[in-house]
Amino acid sequence: MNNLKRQLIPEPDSTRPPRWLNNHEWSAWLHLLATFTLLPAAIDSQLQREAGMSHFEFGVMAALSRQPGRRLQLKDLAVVANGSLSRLSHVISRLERRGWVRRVSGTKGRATNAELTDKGYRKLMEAGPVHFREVRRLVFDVLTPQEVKDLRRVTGRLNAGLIPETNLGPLARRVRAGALRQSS
Amino acid sequence: MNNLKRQLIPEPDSTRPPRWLNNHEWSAWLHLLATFTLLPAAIDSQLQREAGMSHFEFGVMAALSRQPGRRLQLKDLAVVANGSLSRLSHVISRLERRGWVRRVSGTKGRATNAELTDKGYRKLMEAGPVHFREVRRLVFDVLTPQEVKDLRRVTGRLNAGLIPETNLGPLARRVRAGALRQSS
DNA sequence: ATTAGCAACTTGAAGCTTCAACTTCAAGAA
DNA sequence: TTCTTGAAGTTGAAGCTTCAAGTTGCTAAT
Repeated sequence: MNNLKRQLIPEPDSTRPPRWLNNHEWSAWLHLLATFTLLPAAIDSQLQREAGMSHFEFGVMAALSRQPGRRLQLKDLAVVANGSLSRLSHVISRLERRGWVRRVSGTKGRATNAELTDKGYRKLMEAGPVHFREVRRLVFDVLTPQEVKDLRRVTGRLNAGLIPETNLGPLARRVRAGALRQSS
Repeated sequence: MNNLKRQLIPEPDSTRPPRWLNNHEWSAWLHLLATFTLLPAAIDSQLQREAGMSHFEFGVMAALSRQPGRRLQLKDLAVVANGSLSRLSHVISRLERRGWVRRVSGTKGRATNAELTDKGYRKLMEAGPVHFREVRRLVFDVLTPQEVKDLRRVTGRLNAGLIPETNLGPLARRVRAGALRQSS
């Protein structure tokens, strides 16, 4: 299976560049890289084909569907969806055009809320099973329960490092900080 | 830490949509999702800022640098880089414009090889340490050796399922099959 | 010796994301 | 009050990726 990599990326020698990581790390990194390239691509394209939406759009709508009133302020939605405010703004515009979400301007400050419409909700309910069947097939069916636990642990550790410093647009740091403060 | 998620995504009740996955899976999925959204974004933006190239471009050049003659046919490069041929073709054009790679038409069939130039090699040598310092900081410094092993195992399993069926452009399946055949 | 079919690209358009700049609103300082 | 600052969004342009539709060069039938 990994003969491919072995053949196409031969061991370095004096005339070739150094490896920058030790063997264990290098191997883990190659695998991780492949996973986070291939998995999102697979999920995205399936959802696009069978439900006509991207995975990010799905995530946004799913997050809304779980909120009371099916609405949430954009800055919070950005945090939940792991995206920048700018990206979100564009996405909400697209979803609005399709009639799945509408903007409702909030009361305080410049707040804008995104609200899932009934049409959007129906669409989401239709897409959900399709999507999660695929997630199950690609992820949970191939892993043992122990591996799922390991996965959760390791990704949890990684996120703990990533979240506090990720710059999802210049605002995210403050946003995350604020959201954490009010929720603790 | 996860209070955030807990607050912003409350438990479902009768009026809210079902969860589609069980608790363990759901939690693992949320974490995995965050990781493969945040980690590539972090890596990409750092590499872009400090070396003026995307992570994908880095990967392509790094793969070339390890080949004899620092060159490789595009279809094989596509496999190594986990990208579609089309994407690769565009990327190679960009890298050519910057003088880091050149196209060399191969001998058989319609083969085209990409070859890393000296300038590209120097650039890569400059970017490598910068990049891998960040990888180490974000990934390997936060994980224990055991967790690195787990990560490698789990991603290995996932890839085994993903690789054979991933449709990286309509050609990838055949490409992968071919590449595997000739290397086994 | 044609011709059909496939493999390996290339290309242009459409769609998404990022980036930087700009607008608006709310508070607090002066 | 007026000024300043910062938070929350919006927007347009630039850059990348994907998708579909070409090319072009083998190879295997007929």
